[in-house]
Amino acid sequence: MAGALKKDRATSSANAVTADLVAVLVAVTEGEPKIMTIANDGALPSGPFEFAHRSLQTGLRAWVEAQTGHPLGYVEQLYTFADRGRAGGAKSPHSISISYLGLTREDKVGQGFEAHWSGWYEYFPWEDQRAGLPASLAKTLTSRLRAWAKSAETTGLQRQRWQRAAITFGLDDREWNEELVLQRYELLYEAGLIPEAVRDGAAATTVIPGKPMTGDHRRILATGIARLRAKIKYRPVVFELMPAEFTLLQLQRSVEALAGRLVHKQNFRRLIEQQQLVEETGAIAADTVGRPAKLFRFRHGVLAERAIVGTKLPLSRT
Amino acid sequence: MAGALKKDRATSSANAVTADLVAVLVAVTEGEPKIMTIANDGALPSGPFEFAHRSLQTGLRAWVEAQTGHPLGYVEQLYTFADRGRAGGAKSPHSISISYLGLTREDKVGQGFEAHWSGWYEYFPWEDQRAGLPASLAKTLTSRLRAWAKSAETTGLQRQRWQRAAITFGLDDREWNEELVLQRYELLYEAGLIPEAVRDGAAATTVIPGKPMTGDHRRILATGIARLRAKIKYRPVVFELMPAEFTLLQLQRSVEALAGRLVHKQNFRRLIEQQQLVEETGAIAADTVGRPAKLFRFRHGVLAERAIVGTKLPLSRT
DNA sequence: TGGCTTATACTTATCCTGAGCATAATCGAA
DNA sequence: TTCGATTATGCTCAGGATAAGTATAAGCCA
Repeated sequence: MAGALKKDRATSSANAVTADLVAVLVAVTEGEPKIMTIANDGALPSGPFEFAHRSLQTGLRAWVEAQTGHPLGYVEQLYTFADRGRAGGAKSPHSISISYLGLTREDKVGQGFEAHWSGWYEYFPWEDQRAGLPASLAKTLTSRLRAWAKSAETTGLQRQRWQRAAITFGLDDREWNEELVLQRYELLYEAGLIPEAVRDGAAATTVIPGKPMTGDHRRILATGIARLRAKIKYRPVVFELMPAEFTLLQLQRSVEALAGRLVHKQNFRRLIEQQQLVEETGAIAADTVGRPAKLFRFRHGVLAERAIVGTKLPLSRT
Repeated sequence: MAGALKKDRATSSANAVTADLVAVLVAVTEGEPKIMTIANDGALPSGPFEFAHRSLQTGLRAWVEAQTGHPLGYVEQLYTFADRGRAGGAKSPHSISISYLGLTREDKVGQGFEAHWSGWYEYFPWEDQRAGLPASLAKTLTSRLRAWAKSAETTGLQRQRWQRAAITFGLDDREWNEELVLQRYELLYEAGLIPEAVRDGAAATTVIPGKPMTGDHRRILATGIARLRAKIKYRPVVFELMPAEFTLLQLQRSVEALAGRLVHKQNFRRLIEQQQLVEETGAIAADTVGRPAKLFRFRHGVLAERAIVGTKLPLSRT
């Protein structure tokens, strides 16, 4: 297996790195998305990938189970990135973080552990657009973004910056796009408007609301939220976050919680029903306000029956 | 940063691993998708992540540029997985592979290197459905899959296997889904129908057509193809593979080459034009058969103007 | 000139989506 | 008992997007 691209592996041990497994573990409780945090809510759970682990996912599952007392259900890989050795100098070994998105239910997690569930909008207040943004936050955000754009060297750059801010944050009559979680975080980081940026050397300014995290953890969380918001649109993953039986309104509230936006009730039901994602249990929800709702359960069959598609190509029949 | 999840890092050096960067480098030439290969077309280009690299992407770009003599354009991360130490025993250090998808043009790559461009359908003959499958291949595939299903212990398992095969391969009047590249590869691997499976210990049988690769490289390639096939539907990435000017038919042929399916010509143009992805150059294609076509170029502006969305939620206005 | 090939314009039926109206079922207070 | 508040659920309707095709234009070559 020679080849110009294949460096001599004799040097490999000198290039050894350590690999960390980081988890964005999500649950939705009473219409609020939660994430598992440790270290006084300032970090995502993470542990080293060890020899004993047969695979990366095995490693992740191993310590999450040890942590929560319950087996991990749905898991998917998010992203891998290398720390820019901010701790030590060139001598310190590189560290690689491999992040995962996991979906569970809060009540499935045992007590007596050091981890907590935190609301994810505590870390990203601007991402919750269900009731619109609080006027104060909207005002600060806009003015800070405008100031950042203005502070560019040339008018060309100023326009570019403002256009980028307007697109990602839905300003100037643009649509809000809930999937741009990571782009928004990275813009705020570049603009020096969040604590992590200041920590990493940006000019100190008054930062924007939203709890910071250690290292790149908030960036990883943003990646996880973005992935989840995109995925609920074309895969039936919300059901991983629902109890066995639920009303359509509860389902809707969960989707809204994740997306950070409100959906049209009647059309939402039509969508769910026409895709035959759920079936009635026959039971009726108790202790509710208003007309009692039917209870539904997820039709696990759909996973086997079809490979859910979303074609956007004008395919030809012949 | 204590926490039940955070193992003691004093042991980290004992858990050191090496990280490989693997590239699925794609080009489309004359309506055929190509990938860059080394080692007599049996491997994807790959190189170790080194201390000198500031980031993973930097590392990847570094050696790809060294290889092709041209800067790498569009790059995105694919997936990270850990080798199950198949080479040595428990003593051998874990190796992690971080794979990337890169898009270029064949003519941008310099000569005099050890790498080649190979047609990607040499590795996945069954993925090219543009002209339908060759009858012989279709027949072998179906009969082998049926045999595999039949060989299960119980009738329940047999039915399950056949259902899975039918869904992924579009049998029994099901639709062919071009995005299931990885699922198809993994099914064939499990069924022991490809050389890599036999190499890894499956019972020796006559394998199905399609060139094998070292290690997990064919699996990585499948991941890259799947990702690209999905992405061309909602992001304007095809244009990374096109020359500066092209006719709509050339664009269509490229899309078809990637998707492995034919598209409806008139509707394809309408789709492209209504999204305003291209603009006329004013010039006309030369030396063609039939009526000469207008030349178009990609409107780079769209990247800045909008964040292309694909909502599937019935959002509410209020 | 007629036949072959590709380009491009237009049509038609159908399905999907956004938006809203209308009615049903329950509870609690007047 | 009735009214109001609240949620559930059924249904309509217009507009836009899509699939599939027909028709015409514009080149080349025998």
